[in-house]
Amino acid sequence: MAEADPAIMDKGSIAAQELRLFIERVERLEEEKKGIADDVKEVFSEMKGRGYDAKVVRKLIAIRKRKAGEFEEELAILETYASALGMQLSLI
Amino acid sequence: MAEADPAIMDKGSIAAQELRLFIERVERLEEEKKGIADDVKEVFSEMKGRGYDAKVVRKLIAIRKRKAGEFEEELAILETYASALGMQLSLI
Amino acid sequence: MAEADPAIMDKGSIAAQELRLFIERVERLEEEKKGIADDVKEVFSEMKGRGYDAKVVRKLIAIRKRKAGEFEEELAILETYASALGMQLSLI
Amino acid sequence: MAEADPAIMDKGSIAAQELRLFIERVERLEEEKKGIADDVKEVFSEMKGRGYDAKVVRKLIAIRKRKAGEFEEELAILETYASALGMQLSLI
DNA sequence: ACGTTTGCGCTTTAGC
DNA sequence: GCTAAAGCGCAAACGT
Repeated sequence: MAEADPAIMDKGSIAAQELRLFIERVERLEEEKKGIADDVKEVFSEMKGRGYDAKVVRKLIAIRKRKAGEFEEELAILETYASALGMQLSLI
Repeated sequence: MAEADPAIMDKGSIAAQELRLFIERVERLEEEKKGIADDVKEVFSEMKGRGYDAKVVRKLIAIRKRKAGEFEEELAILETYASALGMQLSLI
Repeated sequence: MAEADPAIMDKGSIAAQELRLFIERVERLEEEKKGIADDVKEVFSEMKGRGYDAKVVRKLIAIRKRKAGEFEEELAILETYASALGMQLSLI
Repeated sequence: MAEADPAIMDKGSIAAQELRLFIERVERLEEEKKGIADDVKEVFSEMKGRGYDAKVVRKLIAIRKRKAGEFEEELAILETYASALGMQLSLI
């Protein structure tokens, strides 16, 4: 894995080195991303330990993430379909 | 792949043959399962072509799958959490 | 579950009927899929009864599956490289 | 974003505050994750600007990832076999 | 710009 | 009940 002095490398090796650096940057970033994903899991574990319903909280976060009104719109469509099928969703 | 007459096989070969049959049964079943999953995708494509909102229909099927009242219960919890946060879900 | 005569339904009901049929097709397929999954479990139960270690056999099946996929994956990589070089892989 | 003094909140509001903090922690982490994903995109843009074929490089990275995972997978298989034989792999 | 296709993350399910 | 794996849905990315 030790690299020779770039000054004495031919053009192909320099390109190879450049490519390797790009790849390593990407791989490093992907690792960081995974680490954060694990942190999220930890937070949910903690919430669960505090008695919260993780599933519901996930939904809540998803709703917050969407632009306002989109959730209500989707519920409305869902209700339309449901009533067409004679289902009663009895929304509270 | 051609097998010799089992009658002249030793005990190990018979066991190997038996194991192979078990494995092939499982693999065959897994293939069938995949085929059906593809069929489901086709049905959704067809629905989409007929103008239905596939996402909503998936949700509807998920709701039907749950035992009665579970959906409403989840919505209730969701509302509880949301109102605790001062969010208005305004369920039409 | 008894349905009214579609002939006397209005347009909305006809659409509802169509939606219902789509949904039932999906639900039927999902049931089949579940049935096959149960068959797989039965096979493993039978194997256990015959003295096999289910975990090991699962590993074996997973290995066979991966090996099977590796060839086409190699082809995909080859194609990617080739197209990057502007080659036509008609020789495959 | 300014919060009232928790000390003068009733019990329900205190729980709401706790929930809010959990949610904000998750949302903060998700933002970080998104930021890193954007960084990855930037790296690929830069690579493209340097004349690299992004698709090929993605394949290379995927291959490296798989290769890295294969060793530990082999270990897992070895462990499975060993435990099936009642061996202790303390020698690993 | 749009539609198709692949890869990634989440949800759910199965095994222990 | 928890952990691990598979199936699924979503979203970004590529080609048209």
